[in-house]
Amino acid sequence: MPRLTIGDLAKATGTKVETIRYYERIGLLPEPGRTGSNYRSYDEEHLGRLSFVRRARDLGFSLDQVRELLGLADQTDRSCEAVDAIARQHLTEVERKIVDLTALRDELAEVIERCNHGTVAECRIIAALAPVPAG
Amino acid sequence: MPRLTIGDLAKATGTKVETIRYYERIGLLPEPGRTGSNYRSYDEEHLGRLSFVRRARDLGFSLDQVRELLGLADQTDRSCEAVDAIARQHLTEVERKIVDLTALRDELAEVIERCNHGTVAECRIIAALAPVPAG
DNA sequence: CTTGACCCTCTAGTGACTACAGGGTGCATA
DNA sequence: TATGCACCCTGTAGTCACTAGAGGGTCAAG
Ligand SMILES: [Zn+2]
Ligand SMILES: [Zn+2]
Ligand SMILES: [Zn+2]
Ligand SMILES: [Zn+2]
Repeated sequence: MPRLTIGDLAKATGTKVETIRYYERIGLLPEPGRTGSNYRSYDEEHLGRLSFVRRARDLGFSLDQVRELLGLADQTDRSCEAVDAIARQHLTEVERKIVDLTALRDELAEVIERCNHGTVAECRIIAALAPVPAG
Repeated sequence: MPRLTIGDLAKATGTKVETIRYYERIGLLPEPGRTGSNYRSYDEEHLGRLSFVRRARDLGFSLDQVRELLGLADQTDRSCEAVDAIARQHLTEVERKIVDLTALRDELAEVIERCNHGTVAECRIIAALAPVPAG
């Protein structure tokens, strides 16, 4: 069972060293052992846990959600209902964001479309932002 | 020309009082005059400027972009090229975000789909997060 | 024996607010 | 006149998920 430095762990998971220390500080990762010179010393289990965190983060889960998911993942013989619930809730949030951003994109595109590249005074983009344009 | 309190301005623009003070603090809004009892006192021009800021924020522009847009909006006889550039760049960012979120949504939906509601040990959602699931 | 890459802790910065704490002001009402 | 309440003030600290830096210690190679 090979021991890993924080740098090894960072490389293996595509995480910055500072981020790993941050995860430890907020209690998302367990405190690892230390070498004689006070270096953090990790094993395969730490690697697995950090990979889990990173994968969940890549899927857009918040750190609080990740924390819950980690806790649930350890209780292997319970029903996965709670896991489902977290994932579905997150999916709903993502879908809502897409709807919002799409509406935003359409509005932005429309505003930009109307610009006829004259002076700022005539600019429809500025007009779209200014309330009750003088006149 | 009626004078407005910060609360009036907040109500008129749908902004929180604290946010207006924050905008003033970071130099996005000019410091207004004060009454004898040191209350901020605004006029129609302040109202217009804050409305501009809020509208631009609603369209997703960053405060730095809003600052630039405000600066440009005052130079009425210049070409609106720079305004266009900011708006188009923002549109591009929004479009990229939509693409990213859509990919994320698909991946999430796929992961959730595969769950067959058993124990955590069997859960495909957890499996999708865990690296090299034991076995 | 020095260079450079790594490691350590602690603090502060990011964006765009938001939420107090601890006070002052202005107006209506009992 | 007192008192309550809504509003205003300043200043600081918290949010989220990191990221960057200061100021130092450790280790292997040349
Ligand atoms: Zn144009
Ligand atoms: Zn234009
Ligand atoms: Zn399920
Ligand atoms: Zn499941």
